[in-house]
Amino acid sequence: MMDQATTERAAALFGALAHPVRLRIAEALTAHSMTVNEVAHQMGIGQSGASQHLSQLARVGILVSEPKGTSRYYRVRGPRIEMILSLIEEFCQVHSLYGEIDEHHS
Amino acid sequence: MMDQATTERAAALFGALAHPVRLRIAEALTAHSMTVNEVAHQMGIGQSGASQHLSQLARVGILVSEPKGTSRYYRVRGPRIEMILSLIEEFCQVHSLYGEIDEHHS
DNA sequence: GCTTTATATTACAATATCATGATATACTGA
DNA sequence: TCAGTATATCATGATATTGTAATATAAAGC
Repeated sequence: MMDQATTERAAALFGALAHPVRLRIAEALTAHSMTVNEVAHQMGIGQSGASQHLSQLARVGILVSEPKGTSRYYRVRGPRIEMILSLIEEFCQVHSLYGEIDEHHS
Repeated sequence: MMDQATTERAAALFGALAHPVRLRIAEALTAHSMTVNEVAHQMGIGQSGASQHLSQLARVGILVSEPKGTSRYYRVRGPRIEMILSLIEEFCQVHSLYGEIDEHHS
């Protein structure tokens, strides 16, 4: 069982991924790092929004970043986050196939 | 890469877990099923809140439920969700140990 | 120092989520 | 049918999140 601090942290982590754009960003940044502007363009959002989404993902530890010249490159922190994203993707695909049939559990 | 419907679904799934109480509920319901009132008492919240939290978790497929007499028993849907919770717990514990040191990735 | 480029921060209206109390629905047993 | 119990839904005020524009900060080259 998680202690309270870990629970709060985990909830914040889930919260950071609880937005379609941030989820797409996290997914994109597993492949390779990108600058804020690159993310903004790829996601079709403004620079400010991109910066804020990236900042939120980095604050909870999903992303890390390093400056390079006037730019800052963001990428996913490590393999655990990629595993979580894969599991969720799997889960959602199965769930969308079987929908309300409920995997014969109830 | 996830298609748009899957992305939306995954974001909703993360959103359901993005709340300390719901996270504790999900964790508790991996061990054994519970009724709404049992959850309410164990979490120290009201019946209405418990019902709504459980309903949200069930809506996105994290929980399943079955009625029994006048009660309804909720439990976690399957092993994938338990794996996700474990991974997140691990991640958060490592992250809280190393904090801003950033696992030497940047 | 000035200009350009890239990013971060601030401000704020619109929207969504949350907690809580009241009410409604549904099942059980007398 | 009536009373009691369990759950779900509705209503709503408080709080938080989102999207966007404007402004601020910081680095690089001239």
